[in-house]
Amino acid sequence: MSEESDEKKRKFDSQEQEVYLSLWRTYDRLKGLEEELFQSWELTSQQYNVLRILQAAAPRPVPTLQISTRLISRAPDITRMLDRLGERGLVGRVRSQEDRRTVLVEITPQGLELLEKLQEPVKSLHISQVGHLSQADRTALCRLLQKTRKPHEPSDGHW
Amino acid sequence: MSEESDEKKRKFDSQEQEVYLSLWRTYDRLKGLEEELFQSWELTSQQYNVLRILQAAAPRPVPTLQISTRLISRAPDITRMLDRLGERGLVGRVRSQEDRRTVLVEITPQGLELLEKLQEPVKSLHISQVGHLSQADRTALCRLLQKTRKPHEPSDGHW
DNA sequence: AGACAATAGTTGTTTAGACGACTACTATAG
DNA sequence: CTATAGTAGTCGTCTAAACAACTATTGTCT
Repeated sequence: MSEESDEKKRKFDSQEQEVYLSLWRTYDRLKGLEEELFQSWELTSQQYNVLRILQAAAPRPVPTLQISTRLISRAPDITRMLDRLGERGLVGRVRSQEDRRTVLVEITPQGLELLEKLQEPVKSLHISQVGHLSQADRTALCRLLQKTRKPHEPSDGHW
Repeated sequence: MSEESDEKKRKFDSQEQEVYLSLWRTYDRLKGLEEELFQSWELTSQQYNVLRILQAAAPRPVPTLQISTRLISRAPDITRMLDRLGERGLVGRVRSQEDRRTVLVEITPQGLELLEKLQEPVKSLHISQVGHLSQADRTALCRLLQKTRKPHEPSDGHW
């Protein structure tokens, strides 16, 4: 997070900082493209992630907190996120009979339909984001990213 | 963004997607550590980034929009961000005489003092984030991240 | 069986990101 | 010189992240 007034003189406090800030910046630039795409469908990336999780689980419903653990980024307000998806008819919710604390969530046919429509645009998005890298670079990057986050992942994580 | 109900069966739609989601996930995990640190100082990473930009420019003040262009992540509400920093006495603002549309921002002695206090904790943070990587891995990762974001950077960008 | 701890989800509230409209000012064209 | 376009920052407003308190339910212990 060091920005010099003289831009010829970019300097980081440490290499570790350089790594982290590069990561932040790179993600931020790519995220912008994603947001642009999802915006035209009135979706956020978190909502899309939820729908994909439910799609993968279909036809089985998923408990609310289990969705949370599977999300890429934590969602402290999962209840209202699901409220909003529910209001659009993209997900359905029902309280479990086995454990009445638990709410089971499933994707609706309307939700599946939306994902179907988004399939190609999302595929194109990712290509526009990182398609310029060679396959070797992509592989190496994935490996390094995985190595980077590994100590920071929960032990029972899905990543 | 594909999460399988059967976690043994992680599958991405494409390698490009895998890259992007790895990036998102990795950043998110590391960001969590950063937020934890800054929280105890009642700062956000964006605010810290602003302070660092101003520190680097000191004693010269920086026009508001120039701060924006130098931030790692865009700040659509820079005005109010600076309001909040100003209320804490960390930055000062004055309208430029040369061009009265422009507000010049500078870091206060109090702001510099805060950055001084944060220097060691921030250094330790970055080490805890990525210190487990070898130097070669860190170098490679930086190179790949730079390559990844390059087509997505503004042409007059600072990155 | 009852008491208490743990769990799942919900709700109240605050905060900051984000968009777009607005005000004031400067630059440019005729 | 005047009118208009462009620029810088501010303000109104909406949305979702985020924390913490709360309610209801289940699990555990005695």
